[in-house]
Amino acid sequence: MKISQLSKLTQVPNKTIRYYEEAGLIPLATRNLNGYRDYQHADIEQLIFIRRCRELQIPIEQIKILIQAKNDKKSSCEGVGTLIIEQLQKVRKTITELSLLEQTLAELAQSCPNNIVEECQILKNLQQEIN
Amino acid sequence: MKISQLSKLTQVPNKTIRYYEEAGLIPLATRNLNGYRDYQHADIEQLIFIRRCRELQIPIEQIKILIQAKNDKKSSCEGVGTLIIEQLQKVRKTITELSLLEQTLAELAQSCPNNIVEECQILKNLQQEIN
DNA sequence: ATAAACCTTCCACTAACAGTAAGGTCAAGC
DNA sequence: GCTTGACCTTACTGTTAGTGGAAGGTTTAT
Repeated sequence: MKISQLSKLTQVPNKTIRYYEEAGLIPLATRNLNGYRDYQHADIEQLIFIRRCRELQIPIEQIKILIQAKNDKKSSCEGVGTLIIEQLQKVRKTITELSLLEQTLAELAQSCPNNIVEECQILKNLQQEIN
Repeated sequence: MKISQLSKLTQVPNKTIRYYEEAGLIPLATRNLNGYRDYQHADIEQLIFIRRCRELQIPIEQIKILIQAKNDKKSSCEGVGTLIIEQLQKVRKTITELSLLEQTLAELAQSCPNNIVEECQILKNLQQEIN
């Protein structure tokens, strides 16, 4: 199957598929006589796996590790669990930070009573150090 | 004052100050005879303003707009409020998305009962389409 | 005189793609 | 046989907000 077919089946754009190949996430595609990339059924599953990981915001370098674990059938998958937990912690940290940010922005948004720049409390607040 | 002094007073790294100059966030610095950048007191306030905006994750292009509004004393600051509210909405949207992500990752993290790759439920879940 | 602590510019790198250009290939229709 | 449109290819650039490093000039202290 050609790249556009694979793209349709996996919802991964052509460009991104080529990028993943170059990045070493998927093996170098075999080529037809005309030089077109030729994909097999197994490539569909591989790409869906990668897409799922990306949806979970797992970085490409980490996905490589997961793929390696997946292919090494007999190894322990301890690392896999650890990786997911680390990702979870990263996401939680970001949520915490953004929640603080949200509060600051919300307060700021409410702080301009009239509409003249000279008296704009938003701009004045932005001028101040926090601590 | 020289760039390192300004950096200390504002907590903005030297490199970043030069970058802001090149990006057009701060005016081209006047130079001493030796070619060193020479800063005034007003530059401190300007940089603190910018740093505060960046802490609120306001993009540089938007900060330019805020600076322009700040300098145009008689104009309405309606745009300023709008910009903050838009930023707030962006942050809220990201928080929502990350919360979904957090849940998925948390479920995933709990789904591997033993430690053998062949039976690893995490890897199997990652293999599946969501919808 | 020389070493350290500054300062300068310029170039490369980051993550994960997306956009565009320039060109080759293939199948259908006239 | 020729053209048109839909594919495919590589290669280069741009995105965001900086950071790191090289190579070299200046200032200050010892």
